[in-house]
Amino acid sequence: MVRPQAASPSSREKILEVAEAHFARRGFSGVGLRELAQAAGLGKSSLFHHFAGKSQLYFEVLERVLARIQVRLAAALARPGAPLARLEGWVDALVDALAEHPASARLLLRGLVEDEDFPDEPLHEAQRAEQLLGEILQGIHALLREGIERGDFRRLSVPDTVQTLIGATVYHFASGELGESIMGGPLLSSEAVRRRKQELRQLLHQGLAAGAADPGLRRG
Amino acid sequence: MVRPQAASPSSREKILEVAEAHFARRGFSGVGLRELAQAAGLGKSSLFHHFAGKSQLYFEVLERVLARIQVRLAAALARPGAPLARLEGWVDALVDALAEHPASARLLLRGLVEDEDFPDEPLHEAQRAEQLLGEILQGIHALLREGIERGDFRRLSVPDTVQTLIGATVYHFASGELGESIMGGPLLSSEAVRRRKQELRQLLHQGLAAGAADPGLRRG
DNA sequence: GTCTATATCACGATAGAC
DNA sequence: GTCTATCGTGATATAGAC
Repeated sequence: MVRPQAASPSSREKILEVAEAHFARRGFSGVGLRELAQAAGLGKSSLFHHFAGKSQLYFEVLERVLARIQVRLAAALARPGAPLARLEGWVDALVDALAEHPASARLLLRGLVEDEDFPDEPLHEAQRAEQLLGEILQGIHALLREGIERGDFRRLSVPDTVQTLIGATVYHFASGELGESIMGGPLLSSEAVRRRKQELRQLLHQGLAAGAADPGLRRG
Repeated sequence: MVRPQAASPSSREKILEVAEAHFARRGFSGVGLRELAQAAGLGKSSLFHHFAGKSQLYFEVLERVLARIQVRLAAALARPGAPLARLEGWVDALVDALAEHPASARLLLRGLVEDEDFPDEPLHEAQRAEQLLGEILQGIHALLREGIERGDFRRLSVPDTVQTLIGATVYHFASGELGESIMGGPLLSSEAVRRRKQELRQLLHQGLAAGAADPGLRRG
């Protein structure tokens, strides 16, 4: 790998930066390389010097976002504590990661749900992105199972709960204009982010706890 | 207005039908009118006899989906009962609506998050779709507020809870391959749908209820 | 109402000068 | 590494025969 340079971003990094924003807003097929190059301050053909094609650029963007998030989530899971506390740390870390980089949530929601047929055969970048996603999912999956086995959580459906967690975080921060209309204000202000974390914490604390159905199994 | 004809679907209805599936899978910019016409069993130019253009067709599809859902949700809200019971009925109705028509959730998720710049000025179909969405949101908003005022729900943030409900339903059924990978099976089997409803019911029953111990305000 | 052209334009990608 | 010029294709949309 060539050394990172913090001072002035290379063209390559500039392209990745603007591509992230554009793909997040318009999706893969909605973005033209022409506008993308223009936004990066380059001619259209210069993109092909840095990336093999549109698909490769797209997956490299996706990989960057997933890597950024995976690091934070793994760190949150590695902290000591009971499953519920670690789950709340995991959610907080995910919310922070999504809120900090406004394009992330939309890009993820698109990338995960989208169903383009990419012309080229399995790109290396796509495989790496899928691997990162797998690590994220495996981590939260294991945590939920641990919480159930310890009796801290009720006997919830782990996959359903994972889906609910994704929806409550990724969808929320990807919801754009609709979300702001529902919330009656910005999604990304520090106050809105703080309130979101607090609301999720309460919902999960009450909603996942082992309750009347499993009396006596609660532990401190 | 010309009256609908139930017997054999008109070309117009056939187009709407296949357009719904295509737009759901590929998004607005990902769908070409050529493939769309072919899937409907028509020549490409025939589409323009029934619809003014691609944008109008898209919004008419969106409007149909929203109308279908809005009717069910309004009916669920109109049933008598306590707020929690009516909320559970609302969620069940939404899940049923999304599960019954597989393209709906994806189309909605795209339509709500997507941010295309549609060339034409405010289309009538787009305004109608927005109005239906507004009615849906207003209904669930009022229900949550009523539950809080009656003391059935804790003092939750109504907008945050609306967002969570959307994420837990629309995202889930829009999650496609990723969702099936997480769930370890189909999203739309009657068993999966039943379990999803049951899980959401438990989460909301415990998570929104008033009177539980306060989880404590951690700083952050 | 459906069709066969066709117009016009943007797309991704390439070639090659500098 | 960036540029201009261009290729080939497919996009939306239109014109007009039947």
